[in-house]
Amino acid sequence: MEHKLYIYNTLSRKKELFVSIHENKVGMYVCGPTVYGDAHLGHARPAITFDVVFRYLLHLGYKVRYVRNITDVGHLENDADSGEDKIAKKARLDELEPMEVVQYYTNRYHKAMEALNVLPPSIEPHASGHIMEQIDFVQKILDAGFAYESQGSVYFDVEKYNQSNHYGKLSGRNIEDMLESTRDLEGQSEKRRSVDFALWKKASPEHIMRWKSPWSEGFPGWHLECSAMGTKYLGEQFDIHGGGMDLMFPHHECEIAQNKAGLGKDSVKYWMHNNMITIGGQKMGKSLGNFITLEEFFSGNHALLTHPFSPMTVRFFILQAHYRSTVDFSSAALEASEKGLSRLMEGYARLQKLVPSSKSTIDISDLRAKCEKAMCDDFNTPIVISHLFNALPLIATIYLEFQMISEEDLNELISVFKLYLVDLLGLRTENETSNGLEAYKKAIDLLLNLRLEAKRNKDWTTSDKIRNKLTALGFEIKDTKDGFEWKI
RNA sequence: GGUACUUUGGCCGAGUGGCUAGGCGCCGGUCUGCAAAACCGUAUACGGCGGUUCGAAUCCGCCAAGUACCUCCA
Repeated sequence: MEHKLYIYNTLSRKKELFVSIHENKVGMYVCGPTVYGDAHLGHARPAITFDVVFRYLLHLGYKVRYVRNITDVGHLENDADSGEDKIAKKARLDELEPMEVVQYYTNRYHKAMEALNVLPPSIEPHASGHIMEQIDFVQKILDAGFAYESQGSVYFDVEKYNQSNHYGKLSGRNIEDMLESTRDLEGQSEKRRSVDFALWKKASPEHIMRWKSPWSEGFPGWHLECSAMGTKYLGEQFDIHGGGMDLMFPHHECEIAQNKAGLGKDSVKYWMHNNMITIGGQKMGKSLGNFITLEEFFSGNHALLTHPFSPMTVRFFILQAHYRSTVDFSSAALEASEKGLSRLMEGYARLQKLVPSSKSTIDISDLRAKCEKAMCDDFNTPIVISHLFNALPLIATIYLEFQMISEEDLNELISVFKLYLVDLLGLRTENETSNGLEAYKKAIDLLLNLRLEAKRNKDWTTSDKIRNKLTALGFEIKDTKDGFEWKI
């Protein structure tokens, strides 16, 4: 592969040249959502971040197998090894079968992702559909001597693992300190050490989601699904594992330990973590209750939002920051993105209508290379966007006929915009979803204002004609004291 | 308390030793019957204190503030 793509690897905390394990092929695993609630802005970040990674790797010519899981079992409240399963809790509260909850929110997740123009992954496996694989994985770890059974549950023996490996190497933790500080608290737990984590949990009598295993009727530990499904679909070693920074510890740390213990080798070559979206400087998260769902953004139905924001605005907003930086949400910031995106899209539309001349009086030769350089520098989408913005004045001056562009240069410029703006950043040109609706509303307002004008001139023929025609089309027109109202 | 990260102009947000990031907003201008849009242009910055260097927003140290994860507590 001829490219100089550098990816920041959380393991080394450095940008590393990307070299795939298998020539021309890339395996990528990204942690997907736990489907017990509507997707919020925080869920959009990894989806969009790794969508761009996916798109760029495809563009470079790789055959990419992109696996993004659906967590529908085993993720406990408070991410601890005790407490009620999140899905089961939601099911109990809503009086639904757990799988109804899963299906409902999975459908809604897919709908939101489609609106954001996030490409579907190659495989989207469910944890509940891979119980056998997870049981096998537990057995492997037990056979290797890195786990122990306790009252029907199976726990990973972190202390033993750490004697020959470094538990904590991803998140930079020193497990000896943790062992020291937690040793006193043992006693009531089935676990030998509080740092140990569950591979398999015996189900309590009221627990609905349960499967048979050699140890008990129960369910798999949360961290296990990624080890089992990643291995199943991408092999024992694969290129990229992605997810949010909040999953680094314990989730990904545990996954590394499980794979090393069960398979005898490290599975992942490049670990990538996107940063959080903040609101008022604080992480936007389910547990904090400060989240805004994607649907609320699209509908504008939230106290912090001044109006609806199109999915493309949300996507653009996220891409205007580098994925490893936090992004602070505010309605003002989103409005700024909305306007910026609109200008960019208008520029692209205008570009496609330019008339070429015999020669160019401008130089666009380095734009493609600049964009490519930015993408290769750990997917620096804000820089790509700034380069595209820099091309807008050129387009404007050609449009206003102050400058000329040759057919060759015009085709190149269109090609670069198409590639980066549409294909790689994934910004759709036609915003018929909510922008179209907005334009349509404005068109009706326009008509009614014409009618208002006619009324003021006592031109009743025109006034009545507009009202009657619109009424015939299904609109309800109401005159008010000094204006109008309408609805369908 | 531990680990990691962050601190850039009115707001958002790149950059990593000397060369304009970019967006939104502001202000000025072109255009227009007026306005909007569009276009052109100007201004504003690198948390604090030291150090390294010819030169630091960029490297090093200390301090301050903040965030995340963990731990502790409840």
